[in-house]
Amino acid sequence: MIDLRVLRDEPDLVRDSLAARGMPPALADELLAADAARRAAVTSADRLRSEQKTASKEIGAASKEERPAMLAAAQELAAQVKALEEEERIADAAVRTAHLAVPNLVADGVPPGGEDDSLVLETVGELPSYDFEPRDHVAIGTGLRAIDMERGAKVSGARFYFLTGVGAELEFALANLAMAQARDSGFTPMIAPSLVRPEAMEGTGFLGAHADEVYRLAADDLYLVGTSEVALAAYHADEILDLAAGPIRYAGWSSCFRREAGSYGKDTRGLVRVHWFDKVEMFSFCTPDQTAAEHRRLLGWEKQFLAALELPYQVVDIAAGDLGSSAVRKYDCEAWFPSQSAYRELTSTSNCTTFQARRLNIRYRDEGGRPQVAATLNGTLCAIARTIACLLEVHQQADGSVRVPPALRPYLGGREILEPVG
RNA sequence: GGAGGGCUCGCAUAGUGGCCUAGUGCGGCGGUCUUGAAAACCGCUAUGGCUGGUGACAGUCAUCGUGGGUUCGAAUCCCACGCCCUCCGCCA
Repeated sequence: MIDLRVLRDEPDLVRDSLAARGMPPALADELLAADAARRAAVTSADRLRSEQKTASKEIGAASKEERPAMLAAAQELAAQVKALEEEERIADAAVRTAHLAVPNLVADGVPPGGEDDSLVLETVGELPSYDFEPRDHVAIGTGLRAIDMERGAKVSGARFYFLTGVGAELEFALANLAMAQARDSGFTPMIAPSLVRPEAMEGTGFLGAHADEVYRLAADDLYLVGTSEVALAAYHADEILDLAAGPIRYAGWSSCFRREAGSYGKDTRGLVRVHWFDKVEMFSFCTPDQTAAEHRRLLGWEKQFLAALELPYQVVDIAAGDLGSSAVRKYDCEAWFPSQSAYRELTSTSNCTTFQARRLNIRYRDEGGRPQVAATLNGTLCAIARTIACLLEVHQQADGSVRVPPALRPYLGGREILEPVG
């Protein structure tokens, strides 16, 4: 949720931001009107409630003879209060609806427009060249007996897989490498729940425009998270954090579930787009003035991890129209997939400023000791399935074996090469 | 799944319809005293909304797990839900 004070003081900021995302600026005016209506409703209800309190107290102090007449008047007052409170409720609900419809304010410098307007900031690493026809990760992984897509489909359906043998080992190796890097960078390692209550899902903004991406367990009113960002953000809900010593950083491992509604026919093969995968996610709580610097740090840690895996990639400044509703800015790291001759998203880091924290009621104390809304940021350290896919493709060799980058070897029993099986 | 107990201010507790503007203790902050400190004593001690003010602030409303209800009036009575604890059963 955006700060309503900003909207009241500088509505053009909000209108411009909506326009940059390709959304109707009128959403700002609808919220503005709902806000004004709510404030009017609150003021009149407060005034009458105050009157009622006074009247009630007088009844308490009155003698038996005085009471009947006073009660009649008080009953009338109570009915009026009830009516005004109903108006207040309706006005509250209207603000809430309008509030949820307005995404976070796009940061200065974010390219306006849609997907095609995203800007490549830099390209890192040399594209590999092969003196053979590079295979895709499904072919390589099948040869290594590392990936079993067929049985994944048999057991769970399309977009499911088994990691077997060295594939399963790769999952743990990547998770351990990611967690080790995160720990060395000052993150607290976390294992986070994959099932969360509606407030957590809503608070992080995942029940908005993309609600149909989310698995819901109706019998229990719980949601399967699409990223541990949800649980990590909600971890400190309703708390006042001590941010005096700098940002609080967590690296969370969890399974992630995505319905991939509307992506029929897209990336149907392999591990690139699946309904379930495991992920190590970075998450930061900090003060709002620190977010731009923290965002660059998160990007830096993502780049460090990709460098350790020796994967060529490009960094993309995502255009306004392609940002999630919570983000003011998003950088994606897209790694090279030789089988597709294309860069594909491997990691993504978003600066959500106070948008999620306001909703989740996460605050800190400023120098004056006053509570202020905190800021949140998140970034992928390793989306494991897709990273395995990329790793196998980039480091494949002519005989179907795969070279293990040195950083990963300690986590794979020292192996330098993964060999095809029989 | 079954049975019971609980949820009150940072922590601990009191509070079974109006004197609750939620008391007391602890902790914390400030002060008096003291060469300094401790002790003692005095004062303060939450969060959010709204209104007013340039402002430190003032007024007002809300908040006793959450949401409804009864009542002129609810921490207190009723209903539903959430969470925690204990025991039984089942279980990785």
